Amino acid sequence: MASVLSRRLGKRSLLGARVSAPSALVEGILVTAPIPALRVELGRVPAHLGSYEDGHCKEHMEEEASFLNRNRLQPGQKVSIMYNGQECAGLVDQHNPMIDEVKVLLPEQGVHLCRKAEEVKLAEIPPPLEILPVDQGGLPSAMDYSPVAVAMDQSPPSGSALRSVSRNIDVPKRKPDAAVEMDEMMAAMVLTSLSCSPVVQSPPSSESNIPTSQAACDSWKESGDVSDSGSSTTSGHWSGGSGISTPSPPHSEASLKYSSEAFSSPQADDGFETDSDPFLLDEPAPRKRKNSVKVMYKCLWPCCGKVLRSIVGIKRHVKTQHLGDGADSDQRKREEDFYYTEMQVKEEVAAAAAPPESAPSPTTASGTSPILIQQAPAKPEALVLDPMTLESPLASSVLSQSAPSSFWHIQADHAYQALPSIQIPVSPHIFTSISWAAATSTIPTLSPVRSRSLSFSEHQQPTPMLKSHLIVASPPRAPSSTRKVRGEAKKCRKVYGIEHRDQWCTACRWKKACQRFLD
DNA sequence: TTTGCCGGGGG
DNA sequence: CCCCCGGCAAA
Repeated sequence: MASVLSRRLGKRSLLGARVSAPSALVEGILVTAPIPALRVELGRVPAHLGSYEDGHCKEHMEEEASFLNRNRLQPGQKVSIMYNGQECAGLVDQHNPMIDEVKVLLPEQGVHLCRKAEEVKLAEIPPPLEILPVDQGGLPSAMDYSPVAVAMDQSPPSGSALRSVSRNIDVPKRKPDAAVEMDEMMAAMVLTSLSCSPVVQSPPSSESNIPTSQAACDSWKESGDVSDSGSSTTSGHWSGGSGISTPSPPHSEASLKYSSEAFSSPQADDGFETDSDPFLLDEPAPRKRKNSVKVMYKCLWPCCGKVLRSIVGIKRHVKTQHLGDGADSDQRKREEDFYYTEMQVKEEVAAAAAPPESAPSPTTASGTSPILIQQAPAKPEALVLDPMTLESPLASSVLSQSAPSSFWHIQADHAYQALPSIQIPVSPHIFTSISWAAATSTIPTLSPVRSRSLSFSEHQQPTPMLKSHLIVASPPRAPSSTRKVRGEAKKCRKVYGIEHRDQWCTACRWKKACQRFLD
């Protein structure tokens, strides 16, 4: 089904095409493909970001450092690798995550070797390893620790794959019983933050996110393919997305890439815009006024929504209020990142008050940024529920640019209309507006397909606008009504038979309403 | 499943 | 326009 739809869509929209392809995601196979790409992307990211890291950024960098390190080998770290057929102890000289290669010094042999990261085993587990604990079907954590490649390469049995998600997200240790709930929460949170990503990308994002994301990227990509197979724990939902959830490293992935690439590239824009259009309709884009925007941080914890001006503040808030100011908070530290989102608040005072964000000049990011900005604030509400991230694998992997916005749609859709999971993969994404229509209209089937409805502006009783404000934009119609009732008269097809198609009236030949045997 | 035909795409 | 097709929904 999805495939069909997508195919069709493909014809019409780029978006559809891109999206649809991945829909195939058979875990493991397709999924993995995108990832390498990601890797590359990720690798690049830091470079781009370099410019951002001025002043205040640094602190966050440090803060995030440990996180980062988890995913790469550190110089001097003890490892063991195979050399001349035997396992030798060595020291990491340098790990290049970009190509996933590790330079290893073998003191005993007095040689330097370059090895793929996956070939390198950890001889000792570095301290910052907190993450892994929770689940673990069985792998020794040490193994896991080793670079991305490892996780990726072992096409994991679905089971383990699932797990990886949670693992990488740094879900805090939880008691067994609470585990499930937490997972879901996390999922939601992640999604939320993911959707936020655009925001991040936007100029002001600079602040802390960059480092974070970087780190996140690493870990995420690692988990990325793996997780796709399913959802960690919980319901089919989130898993159903099929790997969707995976690539969703909240801010990191998408946003980052975004920021770096999309920033300047026009392409990013259009991909993006396409997606977001529907929403924007609501509020005409023009509002972009850059200067007066201020960055705020909103707590995404369910039912909280606290807004603070500083990252530090919000982090603290999350930590203390929601995560519990645990001393064991090593992992928590990162986690807070998932629980807040950046948002831009226009300052009434036209005074182009010194934009709090410094680095990435907002000015440059013309068209796109404004949009993002807007979304940020809105999203939280819509998102809260979003049980699943679907799509993501494709989106993030293939075209990260459009991804973020897409997510939105999806989420929104789901949240409000509870589409049958089946159609989820494709439709909402592509035809956002359509699906709304379906949603709004009372039609039980919810078939998103009938785009017709949109164009047709037929007289329809105004559907009570229950949809989210996000959706408001396009006037949905009940799809049905006008379809010509099937005539009883004989039709060319019947009369001449399919073998004499040439004798049919043109309309029939064209699969249009028969002109010859009118009813 | 088959049939009728709408919405669309490509040329 | 012409022609064709994907798909939906009724039969």
